[in-house]
Amino acid sequence: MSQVRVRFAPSPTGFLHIGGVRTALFNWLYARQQKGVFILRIEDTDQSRSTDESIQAIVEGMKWVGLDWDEGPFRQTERMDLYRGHAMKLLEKGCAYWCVCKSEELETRRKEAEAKGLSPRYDGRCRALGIASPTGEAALRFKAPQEGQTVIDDLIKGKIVFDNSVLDDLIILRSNGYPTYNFSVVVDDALMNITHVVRGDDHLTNTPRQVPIFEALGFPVPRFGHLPMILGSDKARLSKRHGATSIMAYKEMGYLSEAMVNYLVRLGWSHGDQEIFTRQELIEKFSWDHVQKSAAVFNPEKLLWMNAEYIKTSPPSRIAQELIPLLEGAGLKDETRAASPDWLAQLVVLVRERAKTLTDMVMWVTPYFGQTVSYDEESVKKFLTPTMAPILSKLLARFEKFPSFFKQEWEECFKKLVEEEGMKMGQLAQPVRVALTGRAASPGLFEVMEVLGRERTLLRLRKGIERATGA
RNA sequence: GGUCCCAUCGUCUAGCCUGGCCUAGGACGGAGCCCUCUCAAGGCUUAAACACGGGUUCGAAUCCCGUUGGGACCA
Repeated sequence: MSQVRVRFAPSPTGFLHIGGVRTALFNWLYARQQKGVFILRIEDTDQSRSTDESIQAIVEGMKWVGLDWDEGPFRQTERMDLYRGHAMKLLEKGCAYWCVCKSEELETRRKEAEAKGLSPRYDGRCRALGIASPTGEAALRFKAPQEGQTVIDDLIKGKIVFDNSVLDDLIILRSNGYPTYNFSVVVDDALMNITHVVRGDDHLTNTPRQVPIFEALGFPVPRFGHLPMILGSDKARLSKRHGATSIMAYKEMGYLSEAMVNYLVRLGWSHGDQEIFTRQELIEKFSWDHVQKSAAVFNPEKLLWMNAEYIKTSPPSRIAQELIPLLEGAGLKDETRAASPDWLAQLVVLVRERAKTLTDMVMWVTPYFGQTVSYDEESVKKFLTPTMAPILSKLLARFEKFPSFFKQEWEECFKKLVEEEGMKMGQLAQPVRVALTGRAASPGLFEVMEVLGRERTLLRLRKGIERATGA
């Protein structure tokens, strides 16, 4: 068996969306598993809608999710001569013919056919004419087979049979000299020696139109695989109104690319009951026969869960690295730069169980920067009350006697005071929590003190007492 | 309209090819309980599905036929 060559061929008409990433991902996984080649090809023949910014966005998105390509990016607009050359070859071989039908004529004939209950395809008027060299406007049409069947053994859907009698003589070169989509794809896939064409199943009915072109051109026909679509919660095709569809929007919302990849690959593919996969496992375990045949609904809640899983289990130093730019962007530039990598990692461990995204984490982590905190007024009102001031002072006095912070020691000291005062743990813990973090919800109190260190813990306790007494 | 594709809990899915191990398993989300200094995390428990109808068979989620319902493409 020759080397596997697959491709991802997006149109640069906007950002890289989630569905595109998943298609690319399946191709990439297969290429890596088979030690094959993954090619990036930009289908920009529709010049009215294609932009360079979109190409940049595609490249940026692919890089973020770590889908590296071995060849390309190729641009179809740079390959126009190839399409024209091969179109002429088909003409010479007698597999194509010039068509001088005007588009208005075609439209009226199509409507007539429809009215008679016939299929609205091209009636083949110019096929018999055999125009050698047309004067004026002419499009080149492919002589599609009119009898027999085209059979596709799809990697995902299995055997699919199409009657050739339904095939149109489709235009391969427009009168303006530009190739049509179906033609340029075939020429590229053939010339790039693509062995497996894997794309969205919205292309399924294009396939029997393309196969005869491969054959007419004298190229081997690749294997095909058609991936089911991704749907929104209302079962309609995923679009903007279902929320973010751009892959980079998820980066901005604080998602980890590994979580994104893991979620997307599980959307339509499975390996038993396993949910979490390392990239290496994905490469090893991926297989076409476990790709689902039916469309899948994109579930943001499960994605969120998966992101939280990755936040909890990734090395803290790695999460800290991801967090740094976000912290700097959140107005903590100087503080972040002053912090040591170890302390940052310690912070990540402190809050990672409660952050589902990196943006979440920024919020959780903010109170531990700087000497003092800003208080949440609700919480102050509820817990930092004047009646609490004396006992907080007592606690402060005892803590001050310790020359340095030892978690176990301080915790024992704290609990002893609670007991002496006949209080419940929570009665003292909450006011202290607000003093230290400014909020009523935080990680464990003594873990917080550990991250803060002796000096800042004492300082914040003092400030808290001042607030409680109303100073 | 024509052609093609698809159909297991609300969602992602296992099981289907190679019928019995399925009183249908896992995950997300939901509900409840436990743990607990708050918020989480975690643990345990729980509700929830084989689209429908016919066959084939001792036996069907699994094989066959049909119906219904979704979707894609062609315009």
